[in-house]
Amino acid sequence: MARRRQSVTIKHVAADAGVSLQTVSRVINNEPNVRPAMKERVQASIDRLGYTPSIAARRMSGSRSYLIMALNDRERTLADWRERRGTDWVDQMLLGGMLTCAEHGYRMIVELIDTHSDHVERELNAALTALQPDGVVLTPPHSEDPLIVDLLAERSIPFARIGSIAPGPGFALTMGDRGHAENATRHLIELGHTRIGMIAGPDAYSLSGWRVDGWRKALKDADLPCEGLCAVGDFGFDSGLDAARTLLTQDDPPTAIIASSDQMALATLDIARDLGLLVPRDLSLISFDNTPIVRFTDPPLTAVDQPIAETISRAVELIIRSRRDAAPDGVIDIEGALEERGSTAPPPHLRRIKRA
Amino acid sequence: MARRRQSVTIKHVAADAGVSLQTVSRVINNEPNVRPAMKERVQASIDRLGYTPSIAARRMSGSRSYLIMALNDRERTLADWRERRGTDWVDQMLLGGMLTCAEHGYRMIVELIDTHSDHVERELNAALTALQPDGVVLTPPHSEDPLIVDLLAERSIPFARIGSIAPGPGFALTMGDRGHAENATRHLIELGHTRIGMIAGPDAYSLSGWRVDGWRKALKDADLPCEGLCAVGDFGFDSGLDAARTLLTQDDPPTAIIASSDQMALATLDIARDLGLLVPRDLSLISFDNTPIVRFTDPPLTAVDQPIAETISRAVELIIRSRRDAAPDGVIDIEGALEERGSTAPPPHLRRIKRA
DNA sequence: CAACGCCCCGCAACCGCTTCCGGTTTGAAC
DNA sequence: GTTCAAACCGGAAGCGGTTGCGGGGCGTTG
Repeated sequence: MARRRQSVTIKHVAADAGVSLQTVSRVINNEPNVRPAMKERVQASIDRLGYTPSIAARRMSGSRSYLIMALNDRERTLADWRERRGTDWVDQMLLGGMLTCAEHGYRMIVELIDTHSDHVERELNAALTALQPDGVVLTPPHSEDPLIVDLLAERSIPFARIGSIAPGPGFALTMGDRGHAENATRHLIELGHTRIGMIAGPDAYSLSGWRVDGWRKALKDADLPCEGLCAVGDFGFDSGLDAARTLLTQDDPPTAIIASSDQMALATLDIARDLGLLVPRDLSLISFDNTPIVRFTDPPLTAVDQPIAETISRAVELIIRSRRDAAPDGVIDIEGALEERGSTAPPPHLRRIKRA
Repeated sequence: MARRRQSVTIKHVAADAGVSLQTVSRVINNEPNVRPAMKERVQASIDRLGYTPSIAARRMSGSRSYLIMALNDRERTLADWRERRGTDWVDQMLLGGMLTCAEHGYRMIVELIDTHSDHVERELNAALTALQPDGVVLTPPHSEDPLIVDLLAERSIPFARIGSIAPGPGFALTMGDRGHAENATRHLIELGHTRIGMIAGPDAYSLSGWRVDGWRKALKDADLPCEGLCAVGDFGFDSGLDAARTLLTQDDPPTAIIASSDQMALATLDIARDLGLLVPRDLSLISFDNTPIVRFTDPPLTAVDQPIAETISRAVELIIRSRRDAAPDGVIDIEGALEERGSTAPPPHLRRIKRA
């Protein structure tokens, strides 16, 4: 068993099965033109020896690297680390990506790039030539960065744009932002709310706009006002504090708020507490993301579940299949759902009526 | 610019600089025996052409793959995905690992293995030969699995065992569990608590035992009882419910509890609420992990911060340096700190006295 | 029965880089 | 001005696979 030390290569398998290397290669790649009997014999050798092809070697000779790259911003990641912040997206992203990659014999690798600096191009190129990934997954806001998108297209590397519907190269996937915002708003309207606020995400993210659109549409359909009821944040906690304060300290404040991220919803919860407002008695609150945190707040937050893992999973599948199947055109929309918890209720004036 | 399509290789650099491939190789690997002038010339070509070596090719010829593998259990990961649970460890793990890998030109890759099945060995071997990583990071409970540890040692792959102090191959790193549990207990004692409970982690994890040890020692030193004050969970939320109920519904229940994980602390919070106990008025609570969640509970939890990212980062550095530097012997202990928040206060009887 | 073509299989080249080793230059000592 | 080691550079082999192509078997056709 001393030979266990050295990994078993395709040569060993070929020798063991009494065939040539190429035949083994054909078997592991499921290529045609191998007789069933032969295939079986080779497979037996592979199993017995516990052979697994080296992805480095496969990349060297062939055209595939069996690697999918997920791009992330280095600065943001560093900040998350230093401040022991949760990474919200990242873990879900990885979960879905890794699992689906694994199913197809691929690996997912997270790459950090200074996406805000002026040498994005150089860094991205470096990462691409170092790893030679078979595909790249882009999340917002990278999925809408023309520099990145164009570079990938130019090198003709399959890639997925999550949260972007702009026509162009690559697969576009979204998570039903517009519809979910509309549904959430409608839910609040049905509860009896008439002044429903919105804390939007930054303009750099298209999905921020879609969510606002959905909110506005639901209000319009019900002849409800939206003027002065939309504040903008950057998805982060601190920005949520400002936005919530702005909304709740005005004359005739909203009795319900939809926040475009869990962090901003948590901030709203804090501001409400400071103002002596009880959630959901005095203020209903719905957030976007549905990260684990919102189950343990007081009260637990009703949230729009963003199926991040599923979306990334789908993106990975599209990429992997893209060399075979035809690319689907148009935008793929993965639907989430509204998870009702304890932060939504009828507005104060209706509650009094109901009690009477 | 059409040639941008094809990645620039070492050959192009060699041609551009008018030297041989080997010299370029020496420059990018920082090897000696290259005159400064020559080195500079080659470096200039590298920069101008934007050359980055392909890690696949480097692995093929050389002995390094520039890949560090982090092992994770597939079942657990799948469950986390399905239930939209936070992955607590995983993201922090990745954060520290990726960043440190990147600093050294390495990549971190998360590998999923069925670590509980009977074909661990085969799967692990497959992953190792597919990726040929330069090192492996093991977290509990894998870091204490003799099958995994021995396999790695046999193939002489550098690896780090997080949360294991057992003598043996690989680097051992811990996060000061014993000391932290002792400190946390002492903190509660200083507040005046005399009956301090402990919700321990499962026995399969050595660190569970260390934490119990620390708790017990602090109590012994203060001549305080520990009998009947320790319940066991599995780090998960549900197990925390049972453990907390057991501790808090007995005669003469503890006025303070230390939970071995944030999830179990959250469960304790729920049970306390059910029993009509106010935290921290009637019950003080300290948790381990300090994941982002505990900042947003009501009240925010005092928690022992587990410096996971730093520990993984340190582990990666040890692995990367292990081919040069001598391996440090003994266990490396990365210290965290107790982060005081709102879940600890003097016990009820003392509060009354103080008020008088 | 010869000719043709398809299905199998194997030989050789090669991917981009490192490593081994041998050859040439440099500089200090005598 | 030699001598010799050390410093420096390049030729060639090879890592473990895949791809292009060519040749042998065998069934089909005329």
